[in-house]
Amino acid sequence: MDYNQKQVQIFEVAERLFAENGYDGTSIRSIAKQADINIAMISYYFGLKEKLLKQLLNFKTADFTQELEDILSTSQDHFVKLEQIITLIIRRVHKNRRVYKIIHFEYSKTRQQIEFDAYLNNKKKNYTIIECFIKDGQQAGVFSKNVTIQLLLPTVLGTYFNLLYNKKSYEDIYQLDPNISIDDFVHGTLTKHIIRTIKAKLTYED
Amino acid sequence: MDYNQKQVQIFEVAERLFAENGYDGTSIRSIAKQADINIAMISYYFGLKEKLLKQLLNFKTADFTQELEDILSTSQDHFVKLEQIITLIIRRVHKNRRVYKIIHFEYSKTRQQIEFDAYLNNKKKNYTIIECFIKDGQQAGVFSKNVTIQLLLPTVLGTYFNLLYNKKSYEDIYQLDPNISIDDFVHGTLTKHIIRTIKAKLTYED
DNA sequence: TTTTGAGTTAAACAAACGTTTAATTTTGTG
DNA sequence: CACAAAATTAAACGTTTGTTTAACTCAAAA
Repeated sequence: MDYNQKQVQIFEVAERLFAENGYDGTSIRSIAKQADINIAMISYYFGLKEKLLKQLLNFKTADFTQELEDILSTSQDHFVKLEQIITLIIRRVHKNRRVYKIIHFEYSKTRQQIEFDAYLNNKKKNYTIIECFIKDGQQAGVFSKNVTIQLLLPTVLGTYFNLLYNKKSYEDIYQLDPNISIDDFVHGTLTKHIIRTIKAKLTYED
Repeated sequence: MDYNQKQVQIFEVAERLFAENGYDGTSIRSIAKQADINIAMISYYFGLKEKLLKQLLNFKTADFTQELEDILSTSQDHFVKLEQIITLIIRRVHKNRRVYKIIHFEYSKTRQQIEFDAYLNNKKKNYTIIECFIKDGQQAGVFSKNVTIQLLLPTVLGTYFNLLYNKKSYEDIYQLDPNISIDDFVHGTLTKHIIRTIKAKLTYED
């Protein structure tokens, strides 16, 4: 699907506002105003509001299966690959954090208005690849077998998103250095913490 | 603050609907309808919609500092205490998961409408207590010192909430047994996973 | 019995919402 | 240039929103 400059402009503003104020908390009018276009243009291009969101999500969540397979196809050992995979995952969710925030909140609603099929299919594919990698490491004897594999990714992603969603309060509670940018913190301290946590978990024997 | 039966009834319905559809996605009318009262009664009791939410949060997030200190005051070793603390935290967030979902969503908005002072103060107090406990364990030589303490709670809470918010997709991807109730899964498999993860992390040395 | 005040109601309010209309301007093509 | 299609606009549409009004009920107190 190709989008013209104006449509991309609408996507950018919509992404920011949906992430900042929620889907229901964002009006078509406010998107139009900030994108500096007429209200009717949004309906003209995307139809219903929910179709705008659906197309936005598909536009932004491009496939990252390839990057994953690139790492796995190398001849490095399991721990190096593990580090690279975790680094890749965090880099990706951080880059697209606003889109993921929208997804988290809309997807967790009981009465869903939005279609998530394309996103879910990609997710499933990637999760299966990672599951195979862990099992391979277990059979090779480098990863502990006493692990609930299905809960490793929730730990990786959960740590990142919990920190993101509570950033302001953690900054206050722990008096994190405000001179360190969020990007540096995520790709430095946080990524290291998560890598060490998963490594520890995968080598831990009671 | 004391609330009569009708006010509590409004709280119960509001909590469910806010968690299910978001604050903006829930109308005063839908709350009134499901609580089987007249619309005007909500304004009569709580004033503005945001005041209803504020009072709901204060009503539901009672202090759990005492429970935390009860555990720490025992004479058990650090690892037993650690297990008990994590179990307590998960039990608590799971019991109040709907309230926490509302908080996560509303608190992460850039333009906040709601006051979170009471909630944040409690949080800060509890986090400080836990931080002291970990440092105590490090000085006693039982916990590794190569740990970013501030990121341990995001890992615990993040794992739980990431799983909760993506429950449906994880059920699909990993084909979790649908006969096991969410409560049993959380207090069994998930709690064990998180305890093992944090224990591993706190004893891991490169 | 009268009075008082809290509880409760249907109705109304203006504002904001998503969406559509119909007219106009711009653009590209023969 | 002429013409058709696409882009753009202001205005209006009918709903739904949060909130308020004013009238009413009813139990308890005087």
